[in-house]
Amino acid sequence: MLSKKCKYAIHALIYLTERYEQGPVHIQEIADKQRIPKKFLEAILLELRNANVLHSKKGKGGGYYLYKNPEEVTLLEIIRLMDGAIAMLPCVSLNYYEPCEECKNETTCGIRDSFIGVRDETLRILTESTLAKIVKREKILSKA
Amino acid sequence: MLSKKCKYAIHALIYLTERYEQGPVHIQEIADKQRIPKKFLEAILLELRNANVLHSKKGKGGGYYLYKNPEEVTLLEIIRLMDGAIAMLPCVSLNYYEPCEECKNETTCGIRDSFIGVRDETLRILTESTLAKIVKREKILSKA
DNA sequence: TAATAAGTCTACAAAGTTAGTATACTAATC
DNA sequence: GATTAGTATACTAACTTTGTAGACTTATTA
Repeated sequence: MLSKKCKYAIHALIYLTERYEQGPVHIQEIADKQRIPKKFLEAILLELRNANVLHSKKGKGGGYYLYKNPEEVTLLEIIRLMDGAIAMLPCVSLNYYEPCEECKNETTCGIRDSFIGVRDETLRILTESTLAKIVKREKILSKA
Repeated sequence: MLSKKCKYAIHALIYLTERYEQGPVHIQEIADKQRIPKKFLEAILLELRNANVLHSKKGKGGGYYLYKNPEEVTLLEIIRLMDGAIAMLPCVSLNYYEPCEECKNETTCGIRDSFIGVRDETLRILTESTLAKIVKREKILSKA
């Protein structure tokens, strides 16, 4: 399951995608509209900023705005930033690899193959899911 | 990520698969061989027993044994029993559905589709992964 | 250039989950 | 009826997640 933090991040980014290239958006506005505790949201946006997904502007009229192109920001990237590994086992994680404590011998482990399969399919789908596509989909769905 | 509990369960079940139809195996033996804290293992095996995956025999010469056919016990079943939902969002879970708090309107939510895709692929792979296949794979790998 | 708006940073606290332990009880076998 | 081994309940410790508080920095604009 995704953490709340991660879900908040996705919703905040969708909100900012809808205002892409329309200047900075004040944290308080995002917090209010998306019902996210402001202080918690601050920490989230800061991480996204440090990862160069967002940029910010200080002072009056400041706020956060999407820096990357929404067609290039994927759910994969967001989830990895917020929640870490995608894989269900540390020993099959590409970005957060660690040997399994429980496993005696990784090369003869019969479990790994299944989880490598799950990982690859998950990566494939989450890589295809960009902010641009999500927002587009929401527009279509809300018209129907 | 799978919990330790779930990984312990998988390893214990693989161990019991290797002794399928060879009579009950004492908890202590499983705990020793798989390096699982005995008391923790007890709770795990009990859950698997209540789900009819295992049966137990009390008294001297007692222990746990695989009740279901190892070709019918899937990773999907084990993970659901130990860790619960497979899906990354509660609102796309088949067995543990709950509406997303963060979501204003499920029918117009552009995020769900991606996670439905992830869920379906994950279910497919985990359903194919039976204890019998895993043990067979381990034998092949350890000979190579 | 001072007032103010708004992001940054550090530290903390409460709540929830996971992992593991202790103890007493029950049932089956020899 | 002594012993072996599973059953059940309750507890504890550690860790993670979620959320809060407050002081600080930077940029704008009057």
